[in-house]
Amino acid sequence: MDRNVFKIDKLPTVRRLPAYLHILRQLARCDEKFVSSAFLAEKLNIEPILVRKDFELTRVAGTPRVGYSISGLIASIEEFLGWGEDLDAILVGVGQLGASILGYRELMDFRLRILAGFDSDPEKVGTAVHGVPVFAVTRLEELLGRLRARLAILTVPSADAQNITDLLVSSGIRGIWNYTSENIVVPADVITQKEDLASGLAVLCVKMSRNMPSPL
Amino acid sequence: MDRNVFKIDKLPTVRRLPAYLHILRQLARCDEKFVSSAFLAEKLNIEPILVRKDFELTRVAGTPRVGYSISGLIASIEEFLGWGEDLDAILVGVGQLGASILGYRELMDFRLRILAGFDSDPEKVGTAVHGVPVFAVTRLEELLGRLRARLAILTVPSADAQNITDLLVSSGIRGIWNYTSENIVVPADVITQKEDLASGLAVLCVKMSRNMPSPL
DNA sequence: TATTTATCGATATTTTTTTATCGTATAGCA
DNA sequence: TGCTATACGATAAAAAAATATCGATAAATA
Ligand SMILES: NC(=O)c1ccc[n+]([C@@H]2O[C@H](COP(=O)([O-])OP(=O)(O)OC[C@H]3O[C@@H](n4cnc5c(N)ncnc54)[C@H](O)[C@@H]3O)[C@@H](O)[C@H]2O)c1
Ligand SMILES: NC(=O)c1ccc[n+]([C@@H]2O[C@H](COP(=O)([O-])OP(=O)(O)OC[C@H]3O[C@@H](n4cnc5c(N)ncnc54)[C@H](O)[C@@H]3O)[C@@H](O)[C@H]2O)c1
Repeated sequence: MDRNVFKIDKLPTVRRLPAYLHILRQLARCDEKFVSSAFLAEKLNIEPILVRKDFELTRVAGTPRVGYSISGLIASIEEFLGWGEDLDAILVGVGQLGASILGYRELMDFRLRILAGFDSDPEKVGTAVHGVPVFAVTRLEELLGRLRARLAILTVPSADAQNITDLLVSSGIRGIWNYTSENIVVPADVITQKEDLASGLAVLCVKMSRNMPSPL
Repeated sequence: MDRNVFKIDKLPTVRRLPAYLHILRQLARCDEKFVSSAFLAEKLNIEPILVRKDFELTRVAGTPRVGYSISGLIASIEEFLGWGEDLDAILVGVGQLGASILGYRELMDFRLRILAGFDSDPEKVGTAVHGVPVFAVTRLEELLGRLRARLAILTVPSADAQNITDLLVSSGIRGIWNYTSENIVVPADVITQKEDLASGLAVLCVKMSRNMPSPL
């Protein structure tokens, strides 16, 4: 199935890694040295055994009666995710959502560095949003030749998503973090990740309707 | 395991339902009447058989050589998710992200109606953001007594997440759509859904690092 | 030093999810 | 009407993920 070239296993584990990382960093800031699977499980509302299973991926060995080395885990998870060094990206569509992402401080935790924004609105071109310069989308190809970014955040209106995607791909972007509601089409060697708020809401709604006695 | 009171199965299916719904509505707008599992699978980059399995949940029967009734599927999925009627909600923390959600037009597709915003910033109280009135967070309990909303969208700074959660819970909120990076703690009968951007980025990063020959 | 206790980690089991197989139903068409 | 191609759907199989069991190890304590 060539559509699944980029299928990876242990995907649920990968999805949990950032959550572990977040807690581990908090602990590290409090000068904690070790943490148990039970502690992390409690925080994340999962089973301790699942935490230990996930940590097999990190190759960090825990010690009985003590737990895992926090710094060891952090280093290993960061390395696994490639979050040890800055991750250069651009953002296309500096609208409401785009601007809020540019101003999202905690994004630095993932070492994501947004080098430039691109927009079609002449009013926005030439300005800086939260310190990030905004360029005309027409200059995308030209500027991407100079920037090292291979990752793009897509926050244009859904109707423009495919057009801009095509432009991004032909300009050398290899990964697209897609916030639009469109299912964009890319060549086989380009990775996309769709951020779908609706699916989270769907889960919430189903859980609420299933287990709540009263309507909604 | 009482933490899993609200565990539901077929969760991956539930997560995909909004994506089906989105495409089905597009088709309906084009006056299409029927759709095949192969068509939807192609759009979503999944296998047709998975679409058919998912549709078992809708109890809509497809007809060979024709496919599924689009209107039937839409009605069934909406009913399943409870998206057939307006879903009243409030939003706490009318900052960058909060404001962008309030201005998110496509949110109406889920029939989510945000009745009010709440914020601690006196500058924001009394204003309207994208037509939604913003009240002081101190009036939350009082106003929730009058509003029918049982769902809250949480977009306050992460440091305030737990405090506000406690307030929401004691004010009668039963479901919290949590956009902060905190793992909030709630009583057993309250549902939370954490929207974690980091996990999407993690998946993207891992996919990119795994299958790209060149670094990043 | 022996005992107790917490916690890991190897292995096995169960559950859930995805994918495959193949018979069946139906629309279109000769 | 009978043939053919298409798409479903029941059943089975495979794969993946989560959970359980339990022995081993190391810290704390007596
Ligand atoms: N606002 C939200 O909370 C939210 C949430 C989830 C997803 N989204 C998605 O994010 C996208 C943007 O939503 P928004 O609310 O920020 O809309 P918006 O209209 O505020 O922002 C869109 C921006 O893209 C720019 N733009 C339009 N066409 C362009 C083009 N061809 N090239 C470059 N830039 C272009 C516009 O000038 C504008 O600045 C939509 O696809 C929406 O579905 C938004
Ligand atoms: N900006 C993003 O793109 C983004 C993305 C994902 C998650 N988040 C999360 O969303 C949250 C908000 O982020 P933001 O970028 O919008 O920050 P922000 O500072 O722009 O917005 C926070 C808002 O909450 C209000 N507030 C603060 N304390 C409050 C309280 N006790 N009660 C009520 N309101 C209060 C502030 O006045 C402000 O209006 C954070 O937890 C962040 O982690 C943001």
